[in-house]
Amino acid sequence: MGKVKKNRDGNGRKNSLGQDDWLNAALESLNEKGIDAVKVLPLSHKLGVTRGSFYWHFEDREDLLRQMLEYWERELTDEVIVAATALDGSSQDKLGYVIHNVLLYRQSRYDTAISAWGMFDERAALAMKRVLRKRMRFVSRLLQGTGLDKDDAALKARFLVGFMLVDATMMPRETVKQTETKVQRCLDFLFQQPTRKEPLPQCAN
Amino acid sequence: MGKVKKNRDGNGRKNSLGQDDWLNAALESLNEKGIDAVKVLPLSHKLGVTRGSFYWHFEDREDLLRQMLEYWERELTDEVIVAATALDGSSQDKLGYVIHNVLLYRQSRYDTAISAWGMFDERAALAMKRVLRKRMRFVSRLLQGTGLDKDDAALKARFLVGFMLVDATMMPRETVKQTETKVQRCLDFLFQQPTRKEPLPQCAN
DNA sequence: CCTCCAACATACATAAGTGTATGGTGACAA
DNA sequence: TTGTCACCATACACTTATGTATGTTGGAGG
Repeated sequence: MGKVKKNRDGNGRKNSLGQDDWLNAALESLNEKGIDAVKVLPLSHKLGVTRGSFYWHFEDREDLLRQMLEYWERELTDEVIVAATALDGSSQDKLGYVIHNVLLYRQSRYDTAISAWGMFDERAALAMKRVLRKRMRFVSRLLQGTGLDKDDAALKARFLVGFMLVDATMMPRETVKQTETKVQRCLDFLFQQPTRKEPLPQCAN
Repeated sequence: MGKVKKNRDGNGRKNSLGQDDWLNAALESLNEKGIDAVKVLPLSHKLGVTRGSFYWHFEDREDLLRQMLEYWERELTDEVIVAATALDGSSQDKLGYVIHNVLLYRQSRYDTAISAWGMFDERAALAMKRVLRKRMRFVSRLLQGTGLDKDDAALKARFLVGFMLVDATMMPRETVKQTETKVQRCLDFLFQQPTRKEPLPQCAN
């Protein structure tokens, strides 16, 4: 909404914008009004600067759209996977780390908007397809690492990936404690441990 | 794609366009490139006329968008319901008529695009919600008319409405014969009759 | 045959967005 | 202190869109 936190990568003028600030603002705008509302002029207004700043950081609007998809894929999928992989712990620990992070930090909050973007844009559709494949492969392998056979792991991975895709956008905001509970319930379900008595939080319909 | 079939409601110059021609072209454009690609100038090019024609039939672009939703709701949901209701026959006959028409004439072909439109437009979202409620109520009542209890009818109505929503947009093109077979399979499933041996046509994935 | 008018064309004004060229400025390094 | 350069503003040219006002035409009806 308001002005963004202005930071700097290393040297240079303080209180200035970087590429990431533009990309974050663009993704927020994508979430609010769809990809066709991601224009240079409105974005610059949102960031409190003129278009001159934009064309310093990006070639053109197409460059922005490309980098939005790359940024989304890199920061919200690849980074999570490499961080979880680097973790020293069991497959179950790694899986818990992933679920915890994705739910708590809402790392799937742009997924449905990008999916909608992909309905009429081939690049977005391909990025979405590739990201889903990455997530599926990773989760499925972790589940296999806990002893599940290939088919069972694939099925539960599909459930988990699908569940977390819609979670951040469709579900109402929760407290951190509610999220923690949900994480535990996900793990319980995946590993067939007894479920809690309270029902899962319902979607506000 | 090409020029549209130009017709006339009653009196006047032949080979001229009516509101429906504009609305159909707009819905086609919506299906191909999304709602933000439904602009007056491209549409007039598509129809082979100038914008002067558009502003004869519509107040402005907002008027077009409103009428697109009204036209879609009226022609592709209300009309089917009143036609099936007027049919003299059993509830099962009426249901068969509905399924046959929707599948054969692809009367759900704009549904997903309008649903995507509704992601960032309140009016489209409300129209979609209202249409789905109409379809659910109608199908559910027909199913209750065949002897199913309320809960079972509601569940199977939900299945049927959901199935036919994605059918025209997600499934590959079929021959008329394939569609007829699918209609019969739908009816078989709903009324617990024995299913055929051949599997249902798979989604081209 | 002539007239009316729905349907369309044409012309103009305006707004919003894109891309480029160029000038300004503040923080940091030398 | 003085450049330097990343970052941003400003100005211009261009494109595409909307909306309005007004001119043009072909066909049905008197």
